[in-house]
Formats: sequence, C-alpha cells, structure tokens
Amino acid sequence: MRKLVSGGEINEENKAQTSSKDKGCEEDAVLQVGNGKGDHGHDSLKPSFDQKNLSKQGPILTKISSAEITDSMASSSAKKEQDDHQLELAKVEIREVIAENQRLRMCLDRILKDYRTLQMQYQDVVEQEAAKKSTSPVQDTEEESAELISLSLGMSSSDHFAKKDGFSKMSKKEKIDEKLKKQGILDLGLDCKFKVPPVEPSPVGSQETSVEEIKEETAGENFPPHSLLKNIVRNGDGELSQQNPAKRAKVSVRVRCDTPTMNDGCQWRKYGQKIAKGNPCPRAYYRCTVAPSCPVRKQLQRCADDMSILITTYEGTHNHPLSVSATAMAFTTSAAASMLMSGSSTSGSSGETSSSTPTTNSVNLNGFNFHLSDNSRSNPFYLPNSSLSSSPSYPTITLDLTSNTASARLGNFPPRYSTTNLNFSSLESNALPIYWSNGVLSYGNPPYNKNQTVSFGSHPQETLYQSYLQKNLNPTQQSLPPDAIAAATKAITSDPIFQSALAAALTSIIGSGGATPSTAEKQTVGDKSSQNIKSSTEPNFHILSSFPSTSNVNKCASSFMNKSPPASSSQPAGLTFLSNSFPFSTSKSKSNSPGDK
DNA sequence: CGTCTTTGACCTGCGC
DNA sequence: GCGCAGGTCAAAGACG
Repeated sequence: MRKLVSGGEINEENKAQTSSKDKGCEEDAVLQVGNGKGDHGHDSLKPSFDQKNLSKQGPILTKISSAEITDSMASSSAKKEQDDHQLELAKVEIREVIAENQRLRMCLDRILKDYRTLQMQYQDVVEQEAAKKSTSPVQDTEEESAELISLSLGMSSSDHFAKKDGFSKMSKKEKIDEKLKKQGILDLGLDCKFKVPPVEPSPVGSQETSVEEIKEETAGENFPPHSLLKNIVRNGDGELSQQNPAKRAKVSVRVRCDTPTMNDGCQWRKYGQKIAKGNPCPRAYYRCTVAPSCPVRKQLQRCADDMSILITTYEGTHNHPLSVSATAMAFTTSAAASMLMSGSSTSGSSGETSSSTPTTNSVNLNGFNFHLSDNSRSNPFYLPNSSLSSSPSYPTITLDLTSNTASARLGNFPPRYSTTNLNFSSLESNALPIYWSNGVLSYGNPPYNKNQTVSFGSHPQETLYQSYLQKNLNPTQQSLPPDAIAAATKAITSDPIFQSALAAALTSIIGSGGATPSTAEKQTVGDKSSQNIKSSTEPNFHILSSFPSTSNVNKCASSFMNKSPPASSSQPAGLTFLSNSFPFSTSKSKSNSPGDK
C-alpha cells in the first residue's frame, strides 16, 4: 500500500521522515503488502505519511503510472503465491509427520504385541517348569540340552557342563533359561540369536511348536523382537552368566587404527582407565550405554609392540536392539565367541587336564587365520606384552585384522592338540592386509577390489548346528590323524556359525570398500551388484554395503538366522548379509564411540 | 544443568 | 597373609 504512493523521491524522503526507530515497522509494512492482513498495526503511521506526501509532493503522485500499479499488484500476487506455496509446504510437512507418527505407533504396537506374546510364553514356561518339577525326570532334560548349543557370549561351557553335572542344583531362573534355550533358540550373544532347527525329529513336541511360532513372529517383523524381548525377559537371569567373571567370554578385535578408537556402532561410556603391566598405553574400560541395563563392556588398548594397532575387547551380551553397524560388529564377535564356546564345551566335558605344552590350531580361510591356541597356562596366547590375554579364567578369541593374513585366535582354548594347520583357502591372494586409517578400515591394497571372490567351503548342511569341535576335535585325542583333520576341516567350513562369523567379518570389512562411511551410506541399492561377493563354491555370501532400511536388514538377518539347513538337500544355501553402514566408522558425535571426539 | 571423562581409591582374585 | 595386578566405583572436573 505504501508502495502505491512511493516514488523514488518519496522513498528517500520517507526514509528520512520515518525515524530509525520505526524501521522495523517500515519493513513490516512492505512485507505486508499484498497480504491483506495485519495492516492495522500501521494505520496510525500511514495517514500522517500519506498526508504529508500528498500535501508536500502532490504532483509526484500524478507521475505514478498505471504500469507501476500493475507491477505492484503483480508483485503482491506473487507474494500471495509464495505464501500459498509455503502453506502447502507446511501442510505437506504436517502430513509427513502424521504419517511418521502412524508408523511409529504401528511399530510400538508390534513391540507391545511381541512383549505380550513373550510374557505369555514366559509364563507358560514357568508353569511347565513348575509342573515338571514334581513329575519329569531330570535325565531327559539333560540329554535334550546336551544336543543344543548355548552360544551366549558370556555363557561358557563351564556353565553348560556345570548345569549338566548338577542340573538339579540349578536355580529356578536358570532352569527357565535352560528351558527357553530348548525352545529352539540358540543364544549367540551380543543380541544375535540363532534358532536351532531340530536335527532329528525331536521327541519334544514343544520344540517344533516354538520354532513355528518364532518363524511366524519373524516373518512379520522388521527386527527380531522375539530375540530382543526374550533377551530382556531373560535379562534377569541372563545376568547369571554374565556376572560371573570367570565364566565370561571375551572377543578381542585387533585393527590397525590411527584414531583413538573405532566406532562399532554402539554407544559407550568410559568408566575406568588403567595402566596395564607391560604396556605403556593405558587400558580404557567402557560400558555400553545404549540401554541402561546392558551388561556389555569393552576394553580399548593400544598394542605395546605396535601403537598403531588398536585392541578392542568385547565382553557380554547386548540386551537391546542394535544399529545395523553395531549388529554387524556384534554378529562378528558373537559368532567368534560361539566358536570359542564350542571349543570350551569340548574341554569342559572332557575333564582332562591341559597339556603342559601350549598348542595351536591354525585355520587359514581366505586370509582369516583362526588361531585356536591353548594359553590356559602361563603362556600368553596372543600378545606377549599385553595383559589382555593374561586373565586365564576368561576364554578369549582375538580377531586379528592387522596382519597380512587377517586372523582370529582363540585364547584359552582348551583342546590339546599338536599344531594343526587347516588350510581351506584356495584363494590365498585374497589374504590382503587390513588397515585402519583416517577413520576408514581398508581391506586389501588400495584401491580395494569390490569383486573379491571368497570361498567358504561347501556343504553347509552337513553339520547342523553342532559344535564342530565337540564333534570332530575330540579333546581326548592328543594328535590328529589326517582323516580327523579332513573331518575337522569339513566340519568347520560347513559350520554355519563359522561361516556367519566370516561373513559378518567380511561384511564389516568389505562393506566399507575403502570408502568413508558417509560414502558407503550414500551408496544406493543399485550399487549392490558391485558389492556382491561371488563365491566360487556354495554357499554364496552376498555382502551388500548399502541397504535402505534397518527393517530389511533385520528381515534378512532373521531369515538367515532362521535358515533351516536341509538335512539331506543338496540345495546350496545362499546367505545374504546386509550392512547399510560400516561398523568401524569414525563419528564426531559425542554419544558415539569413545575417543571419536 | 545434565552428561561424560578423568582419576584416585577401593575391591577382588591370584600367586608366592 | 601379603603383595601385585586387573577391574570397578564414585567424586570432581570438563564440556556443551
């Protein structure tokens, strides 16, 4: 409106006349042109203004052409359109927020539903247990449990066999825990759950039922809430296995890293630091803070020999959902721990004293050396100058991602064999060094070739979730005959857990492709093909560095976990691992991994 | 002001 | 029983 009477001169004078203190109002007036609203506040200003102009510069008013008026109208209409556009945008945003709200509500509903289901199952188990207490013989349950593998990181074989030896001595909670395990779920620890299809037709009817139920659950879920909630339900008694320090398993990851730490996707809070003997670098202690009650802890320490090597030791089982990147790491460590636990189980049942000579079983699989070493004696299993291995009561597995051939070593590993090299690798060229530099874990010599071919052996269906060591590496043997080695080779390569460990490790490593995490995350699904890793032999591990949503990842992960190895089928098992973000990424977020600041 | 890190003290297990 | 070493706690300070 003001503009209607404002020529160039008027504007100049107007500015001079309107005092500086009214500048804000002036701007408002201009802004409100065309709005048709809110002019009232400036009505007092306008009359005097207009009158002055009219009286003093009346002739100028005549100079205002119709074209100017048209322009003014046009500009006002343009502003109207702008406002309308903004309004539309706001409406769209509101709609999106409403939709998001609905999605979240549905998610919450699902969680609640699962919670209720699990609560009912828990009650059933409690009731069944109470009923069984009076009637069922302990012997049967012992045999059943012996066929199942507890892979909880933090549940050692000693637990298992202690229970086996004295099942009747177990507390009620322990029994429930045991019972839950019998329902077909292997607790892999670190929030990874494997379900165990019955190897043979199980005499226990409930097992089939539970497996079916779980299948049903997972079919419709974006993430495996049954395992999560079960874990939460179990948490109270799950602590039993985790709180006993002598029975906890540890997984160490050695990686070449020039940053203070590596981001494994979890949130950690530092609670202590110590100078360990034999290592000038202090050891830092971290606790998982994703969930308040999460028992998982980790230790960070630089290798005394090579300061560029960062040793991260994980301990415990997450009792909360993990991010995709954290899941990949947890999956790797838990799978490694499962190997460890399988080994521990072997020794636990044997009751045999350990040999005085430390021995090593070395497995080279496409560059990943899994060293199963006996360090139950004073011999440090892995790091001569590090006290990480000096705790003889903690079974520890070390995933070494630093050397030319990335390796994993099982510390405290009880089997008493002479050194056995089991070489599964037909593609030694894939044994490329892994470097952690500038917050990026690189695999192989740069530039990394994404189309690595990885062989994982064959016939995963031949051993069905049995402890390969229990089965093939009998601790009573002091040395392995060639056929035993072959059997062990076959068993290990065909063990799904072992494969999963490798696949997860490779997912972590290859998923980065040497790119920064942000780049990796930016990759679209269309890039999958370039990320796929083709296996020369079945099964194929399709490792995708990028995926749109966690739900897909979890669906896939659960489908993998639910995979029932066909007992006699020759159908190759195609496993797909997904990761939409690289687990080892540096983050500037304070809440992320410590040392990332 | 809340959260996280730092750091000395304390606890526990183990070997002698 | 004592000393050592690893692990944890908790008060104080730093930081955003």
